[in-house]
Formats: sequence, structure tokens, C-alpha cells
Amino acid sequence: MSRTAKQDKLARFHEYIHTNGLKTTRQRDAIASWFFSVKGHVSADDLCRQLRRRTPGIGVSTVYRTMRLLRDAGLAHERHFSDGEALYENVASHHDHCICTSCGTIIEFENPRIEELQEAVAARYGFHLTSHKMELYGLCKKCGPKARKTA
Amino acid sequence: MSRTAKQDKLARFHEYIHTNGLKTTRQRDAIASWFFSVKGHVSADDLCRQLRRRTPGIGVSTVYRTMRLLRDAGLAHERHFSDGEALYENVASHHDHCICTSCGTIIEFENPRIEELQEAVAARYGFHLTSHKMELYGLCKKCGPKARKTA
DNA sequence: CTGATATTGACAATCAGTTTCAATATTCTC
DNA sequence: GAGAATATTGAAACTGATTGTCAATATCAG
Repeated sequence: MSRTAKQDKLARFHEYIHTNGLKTTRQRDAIASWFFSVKGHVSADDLCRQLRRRTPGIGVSTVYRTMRLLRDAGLAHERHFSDGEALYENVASHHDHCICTSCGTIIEFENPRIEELQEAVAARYGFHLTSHKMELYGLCKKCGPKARKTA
Repeated sequence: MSRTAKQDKLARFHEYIHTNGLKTTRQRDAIASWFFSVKGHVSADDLCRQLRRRTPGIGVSTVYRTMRLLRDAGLAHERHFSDGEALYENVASHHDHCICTSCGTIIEFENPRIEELQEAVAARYGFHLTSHKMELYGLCKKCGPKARKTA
């Protein structure tokens, strides 16, 4: 990742921290900037071990807390695959949509794993893919509980 | 679910058990047939508590073990949403489409792994999915080569 | 600088899920 | 059906990931 893109992310992280009345700390910066230069997926535990090599004494809890912040700030994807351990990944562009059928809220998302599987499916039928459309319909965080109450 | 569909599933479960050198037991039958009549998602823990109301003394381990069997037998979907707890769901038919942009050929397919990931994505944003649309566009087996020749 | 407040990290606690193991149930063979 | 071989059961102990606790510490606004 280019120096500027990384610094831009760090700036966005700081902005997120500030607008939420939180504080920037050495640890948060260390964790975030290390994460920003990681390719692919890392677990909180991976990050913690890697960071401790250069910055001893970083607590596991802090890594988990910071990764949650990064996730909430939209700077990290948290993936839950079947083995139970959460893996984090830097966000990148391209997205599909998740649409609330009640209030119309649209969420953009991307998921490389799905894309891989789409390619695999197409290949099985001898297709050469040029594009795709994926739309997930359902009830969003706000509308879901409402619907449950009326049921 | 109709009585026959449920009994068919139970039969398939028994077949799976038998062909794998395992044994049918009261507990497995109780868990499986209860699960087959459940709508939507249930956790192993849910199942265990529900079953204990009518059949006291069913062990948690047994429920987990049986749900794994049902998954392996292709009779249950195991979903991993963001809160860490695995939820099980009866399998049902459903398909998506792969469309050739040249000749209009449409292939129907289904891919449980993609569906699982779609659920995971939705869950990440607090969505409760009710449906989805996935369309893969490209060139089919016949049209792909033609296009390449003219290009 | 200083006080108010957020953060930290070691450790304990929790949570879902798996393993253990002795007692028990099922199935196969005759 | 009996009996032997083997799979299954459930309680409890255990695992591995994640979160909560809390006293000590760092950050920031004024």
C-alpha cells in the first residue's frame, strides 16, 4: 500500500476517534498502521504476536478493542469463517448491495470469497464471466426488531 | 413440512448413518425429527432446550454431534453469523442464474457456500435476509469461443 | 499544567463447542 | 434371541477465542 493511502486511512481513523469523543494512543496507532500494511487476512492473535515483536507489551484486549474500532470506522472487514476465529482484512473497492425491504436502506459490500465461488460455479458450466449482480434483500438492523414485535 | 417430506428426510438420515457404519439411536431420531419440523434458524443450544422439555436428559454433546451428522448428510445448513453461535437451518430448494449475454442461454444453479456467505455478509450489517438475487453474466460454452475468434 | 476522562494490560470470566470416559445401547452373527 | 463387538451417550472437564474487570496510566481540553 502506498504511503499516502496508508496515511489517509490513519487520518480517517483519527477522525473517527475524534468525532466519537475517544482518544488517540500509541497502541491504537501502532495496531492500525501495522494492520493497514497487511495483505490478506489476519486474526487478532496474529496481529498481537506480530506487533509484540517490535512493540512489546501490547495487550490482547487492546488489539481486539482496536480492531473493533477499525471495523466500526469502516477500515477493516471482519470475516467469520467456519473455524470460529475472526479474520480481519483491509477494505477495498467494488461492492454488491444489501437492501432493506422495509425502509430502503442500501448497504454496499464486497466479498472476495463470494466472487471466487461465483467464478467457480461459472467455470463448472463452461461460462466465462464478464459481470454479475448480487442483491441481498431483508430487514435491516432497525426494521428487523420492529417486524419481530408485530409477529 | 409434510409428514412424507419429513419421513423422507429421516429415511435419508438413516441411510447416511447406515452407509457410514454408524448406529441409529433414540436420541438421534429425536433430534433429527424435531429439527426437520423447525422453521428458520436454531442453535444447537435451542434444540437441546426444546428437546429436553419432552425428552429430559438429552446431552448437549449429543445435539452438537447429531447436528454435525445432519450437516454432513446434507440435511442441514450450518450458518455462522457474526455473534459466533452456529445456527442450523433445514435445506430447501432454491437457485440462482447464470446468463449468456450473447445467446441468452440461462443456467440455473444453487450453491450453498455462496448462500452461507451471503448470510454472513448480511449478518455483519445486522440484516436479516429474506431473499436474494444473484445473476452471473458472461459468455457460455458455445459463445465464448466465437467471441474470441472475432476479437 | 491540571483535572476529567478514556485507555491500557494482566488476569479472570465467559461462551460455544469438543473431548473424555465409564456406563449403556445398538447391531451383527450365529 | 443371546452374546460379542462396537458405536453412542451424557456429565463434566477442557479448549480456544473473545470480553469484562479494575487499578494504574495516558491523553486532551481549557
